[in-house]
Amino acid sequence: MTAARPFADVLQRLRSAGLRPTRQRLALAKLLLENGDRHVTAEQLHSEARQASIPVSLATVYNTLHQFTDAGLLREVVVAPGRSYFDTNTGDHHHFFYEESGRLEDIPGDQVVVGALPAAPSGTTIRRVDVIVRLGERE
Amino acid sequence: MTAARPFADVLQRLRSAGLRPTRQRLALAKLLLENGDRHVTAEQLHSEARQASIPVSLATVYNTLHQFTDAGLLREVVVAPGRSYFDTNTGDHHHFFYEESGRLEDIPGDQVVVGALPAAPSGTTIRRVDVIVRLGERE
DNA sequence: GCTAATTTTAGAACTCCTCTAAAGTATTGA
DNA sequence: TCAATACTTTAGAGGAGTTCTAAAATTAGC
Ligand SMILES: [Mn+2]
Ligand SMILES: [Mn+2]
Ligand SMILES: [Zn+2]
Ligand SMILES: [Zn+2]
Repeated sequence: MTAARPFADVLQRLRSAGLRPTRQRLALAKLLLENGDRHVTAEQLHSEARQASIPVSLATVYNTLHQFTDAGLLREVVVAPGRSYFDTNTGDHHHFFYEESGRLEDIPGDQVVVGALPAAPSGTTIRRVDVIVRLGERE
Repeated sequence: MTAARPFADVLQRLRSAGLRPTRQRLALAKLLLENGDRHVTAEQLHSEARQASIPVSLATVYNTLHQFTDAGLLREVVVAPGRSYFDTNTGDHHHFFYEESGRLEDIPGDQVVVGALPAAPSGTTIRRVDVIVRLGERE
């Protein structure tokens, strides 16, 4: 279940999102999408790419993360002021946030159940429900 | 149940938080705590204070909001990158976030029920569970 | 009041992120 | 195959929101 998707698939996913498969987008897509579920910041991905000798600017990392998010390949999770993660798990799930370390992690399976949801106020629809369970060190 | 708390109470609440009741803190506390449930940004509170002829710098507004939060008089809610609200409702409740307007609103009563919560990972405790229901315009 | 501790402040600085416009790359279709 | 065209990348400037600095002002305790 951790099977890496083949290269051809990443290429296909970019194409069907209407994104040209450039050197930078392909490389970033492979880092993101062929390594299981990940929660990365733009800075993290940027330095990871540089370490892998992928020449890419920070602006392109931001552009790419937003394009992938708009295309539904990623989802953005905001946990604290100035701390935005991009999540490769686009399924319906929720998060643990470790306040000390800043780490964000999926809550496995159906361990969170939102039992009742309010009706959307008139004229609106519910786009998404985010549940963040904030953790501290046990006192 | 919208009864404004008397001035003496605000003063008392600052004292018991170990905060000197300065001109600025008293005035900000009154704006925040004597007007029902509110969700304000630092900038909003700052301009509200200036309009009310309370001389106060933006740095002091930030300091005060954080001190009040640490003292348990407020709670901070982050909804989007660079968008942090301070909430005068410190009870257990959840939020609607209107993505178009940027408005944050309490979900009334018990209209959200988090039915099952996961066990905290070992070595940690759950500090808080935030549920944010993100709304868009009905298509 | 006088003194010591705390608070406020303007403005600089910082972090994260977006914009600009020029150079580079991918795609199209003759 | 190769312009012509459209899109993408980039360095660096710019911006929003927030924090820091250190000097002046206020508050508290005697
Ligand atoms: Mn975004
Ligand atoms: Mn804070
Ligand atoms: Zn996730
Ligand atoms: Zn609230």
